[in-house]
Amino acid sequence: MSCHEHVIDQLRDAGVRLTPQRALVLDVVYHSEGHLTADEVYEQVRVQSPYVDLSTVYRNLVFLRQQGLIGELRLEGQPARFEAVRSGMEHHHAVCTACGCMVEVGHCDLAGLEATLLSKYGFRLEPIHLTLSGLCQQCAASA
Amino acid sequence: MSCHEHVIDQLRDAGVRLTPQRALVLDVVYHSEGHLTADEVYEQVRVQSPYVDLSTVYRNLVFLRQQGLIGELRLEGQPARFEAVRSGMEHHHAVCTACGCMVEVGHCDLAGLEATLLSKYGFRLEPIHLTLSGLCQQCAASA
DNA sequence: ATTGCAGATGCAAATTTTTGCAGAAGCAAT
DNA sequence: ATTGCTTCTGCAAAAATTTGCATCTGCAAT
Repeated sequence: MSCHEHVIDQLRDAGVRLTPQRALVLDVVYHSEGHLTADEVYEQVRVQSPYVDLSTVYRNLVFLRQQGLIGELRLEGQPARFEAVRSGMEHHHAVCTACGCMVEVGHCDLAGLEATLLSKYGFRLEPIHLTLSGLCQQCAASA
Repeated sequence: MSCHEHVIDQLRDAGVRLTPQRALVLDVVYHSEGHLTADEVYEQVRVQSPYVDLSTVYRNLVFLRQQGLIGELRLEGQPARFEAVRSGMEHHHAVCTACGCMVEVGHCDLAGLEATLLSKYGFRLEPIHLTLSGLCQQCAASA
């Protein structure tokens, strides 16, 4: 039916219900290259199924984020954005507070933190998307 | 005037205007032990100065967060909460996705990540508050 | 195929957060 | 003390996100 049966299987295995609305939201996010706002997802969903409600889209975005299937990106001064989390390519974003540019940071770069959290606090970090703040190379240089 | 002149000095040095409203918001957050929602800050502020607007509180919370003077905590299913960032005690929160409990994680625990970001991407991580997700020791054990 | 029920949806309304704009006020220079 | 420039504020309205509730539906068991 679509190009991500594995994801759907993952949901089934988790014992969650696969409704058409949920599948659509998943589809839209996974077929998009960029980072979509909730409203953009909503519009895309409605192209295919005009009676889906915006609140359903929001609920599913929250749900899929909790499942680790999509990442939520919070940039300064704009609504939240969502993107697919493709297995093996989990990543986070480092955003420059000066120029707003973004760097993708592999989840593997957090391996050290993951180990520290586990040994020091017994806490198992999950690969849920993070938005890190700081200065990019250029802005740091010119400061 | 208050117990955090150093913070106020920090603002002055940054060349920003110190309005009574801004000082009040800072005061309220710094005098509170817990994590306040924007609305709670607003109520506290209005005790001392009844004509301050909620939007001003929001604008100052955003501003102070950008300055790294307060931390913003986003917990599942509740409005954002804010807390003072006390120098030398910068920390983040690791939240259990199963039971909702929270662990404080020192910013120093991110030293490794900080180094990786710098060497690999030239990115200078700032000690802006993060909300990490995962499983606490107990929930991980019983899973 | 039918049934039972936990979980999902649509709708309407509430809550939370952000924004536009005109007037007010901090602060550096005079 | 006054001036000028720029930023900040209050107000009103919009936008973004969440919630309550009655109904509906996926899916596991029969």
